[in-house]
Amino acid sequence: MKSNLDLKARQILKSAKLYLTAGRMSVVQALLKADKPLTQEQIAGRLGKKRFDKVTIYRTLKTLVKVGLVHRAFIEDRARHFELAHNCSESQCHPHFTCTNCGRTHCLTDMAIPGAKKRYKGFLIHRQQTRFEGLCPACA
Amino acid sequence: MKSNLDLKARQILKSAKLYLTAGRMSVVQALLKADKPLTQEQIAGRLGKKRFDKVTIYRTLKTLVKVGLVHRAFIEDRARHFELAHNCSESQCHPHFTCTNCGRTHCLTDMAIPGAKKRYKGFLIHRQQTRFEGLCPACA
DNA sequence: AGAATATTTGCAACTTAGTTGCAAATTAGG
DNA sequence: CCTAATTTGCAACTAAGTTGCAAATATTCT
Repeated sequence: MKSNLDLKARQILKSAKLYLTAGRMSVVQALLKADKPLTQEQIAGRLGKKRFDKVTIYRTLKTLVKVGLVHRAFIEDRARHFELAHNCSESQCHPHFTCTNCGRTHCLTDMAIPGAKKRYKGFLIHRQQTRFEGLCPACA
Repeated sequence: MKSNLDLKARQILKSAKLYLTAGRMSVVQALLKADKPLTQEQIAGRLGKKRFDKVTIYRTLKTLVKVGLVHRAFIEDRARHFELAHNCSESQCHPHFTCTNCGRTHCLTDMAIPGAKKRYKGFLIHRQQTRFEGLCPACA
């Protein structure tokens, strides 16, 4: 019995013509379930009894970023954070909010941000990312 | 004969009531001269014959960030990048542009970004940062 | 200016995130 | 089920940043 999650992960990997491996399936499923960007370590911690080497997870993330299925989120933290690109438009990622009190980060998936011009003083703008700081509902 | 740069750095440190040390003066001067965010290593490389331990530079940057004189820029790169806050408003930093071809980052200091609402679904937004990706004038 | 106090500095050792090379294991495709 | 292409795990490594502590320097007070 294949879960819905399993099917989605399968589709995602196949859509990019990537080898379908247990490791990749698990990483994609962890990202599908997450409601915020995750680090390698957080992903590893959400793999249940399945265990994959951190190198495998890092390499999987790198591959997924290369084919555009995953984005890096910009977060004031030492480690890199990753999330599926399915909530982003071509030209703009949804904004992230980091609470200056509790440190938690949230995705503001449905907040509309006015897109910048495509050209500015000779710069050709392809993608745009926004980050907010302030107090989250729990800390405000 | 004190240079203009020297006076500015002195003012900046005094404005935050920080101990005026040779190391801090040098770091602030390097940032004043820079036209883009710098890493610890880049700052160290711009100190001329003066040499300070990397720990000192890191600690200086941390102190300056804490008092709000310096901001961290969000750049797709392993190392942290810092810049003086003097081109930012209270609620918004100027945007940064990273070229996907040559990798260089530029400050778009005078580009106006519409500020987001101060409140959104219970989130209290204090500061906002924007990052662009695309092709710089040299690579476009 | 000189003494007392508070703060910063440099060093060495350490931590944490992420990467590399390579042989063994797994996947895709006929 | 055989072959070629790709991925995996391991161990060792790099790079960025941090910590503790004694010595050095900055500020303040008289």
